[in-house]
Amino acid sequence: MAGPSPEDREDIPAQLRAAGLRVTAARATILDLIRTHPHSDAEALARAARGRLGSVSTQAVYDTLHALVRAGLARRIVPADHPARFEARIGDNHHHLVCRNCGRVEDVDCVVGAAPCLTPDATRGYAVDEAEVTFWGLCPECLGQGVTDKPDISG
Amino acid sequence: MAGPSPEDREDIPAQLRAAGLRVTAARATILDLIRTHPHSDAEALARAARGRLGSVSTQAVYDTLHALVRAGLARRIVPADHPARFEARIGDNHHHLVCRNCGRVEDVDCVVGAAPCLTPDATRGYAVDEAEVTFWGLCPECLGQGVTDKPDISG
DNA sequence: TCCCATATCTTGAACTGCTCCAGATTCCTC
DNA sequence: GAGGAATCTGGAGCAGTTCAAGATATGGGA
Repeated sequence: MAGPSPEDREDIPAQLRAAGLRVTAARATILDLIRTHPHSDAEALARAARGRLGSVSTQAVYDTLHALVRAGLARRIVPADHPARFEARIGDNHHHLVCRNCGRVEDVDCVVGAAPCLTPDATRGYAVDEAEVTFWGLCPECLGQGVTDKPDISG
Repeated sequence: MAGPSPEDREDIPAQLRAAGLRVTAARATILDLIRTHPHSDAEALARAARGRLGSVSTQAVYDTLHALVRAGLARRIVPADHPARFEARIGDNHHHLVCRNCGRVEDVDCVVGAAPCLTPDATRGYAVDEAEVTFWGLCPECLGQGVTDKPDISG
């Protein structure tokens, strides 16, 4: 799991343009933040973006995230009962390890192969394009704090 | 994929008691509805329950659903960007086929084995207890209507 | 280097799905 | 039956996200 290389970070304006998006401070900053802090949720990204830029509206953050996802520069993942999270590692069909307690997300390389890495026995007429695998459990920190089970159906 | 047998349906009061729940019309009705109409969301179940019983409060429906889930008689599944859905098929580690467009859900038998049916290469210190597999695609009806791609990041 | 069309951002309100609260009612156990 | 716990009702409240309309900034062409 390689982190973003310096080149990737420098290329951000070019990548935004290549994706047909105008380059604005908010967009460049948010894309960089998604790369350096993958699996952050919208609110964390908004807070971090404000730390760098001074002020960015919540709506601009959501707009930017939508635009990045639509352009294929970011991916949105939604663990059940947790706010949406964003990552820039796309196209490699990896999966996720999610903590039932705190919602922390980690990447896990695909155990099987390229997308869709699994195929159901019976597709029932569906045109399947993706098999999303989520491993649920407890992260080391929550284990260390003695959390032993899922808190309840919606935490 | 066997549907609920008549015996299962008759046994509902006994099953509720066995799970430590008192037997009420709303609970019995909702559990029956979950069995006969798996993957319904709370609102649909509420509507159906009202159709049978005359009136049931929204709160009663949510309470009952929570109680059933907590008691292990039902399972709550939350496809990204769709309201929670409930099913009574539990403990057999099956997976789901979800339509990106309309949110329809179908059961799919586990391709691999018993839970957790897959194991990540690196658990990163997590205590993994479940591998949830969701197959994303388009259902036959949406395909028939010419829907060709996911509508957008949140429908 | 300036201009214009329009993509993007701001502000403020609203929406969905769900939860919580307090009091009234119902049901299981003895 | 009686009593107390569990459950139901109705309404308010919340987080995360989206909608709407006007202001502002960006990028290609003159």
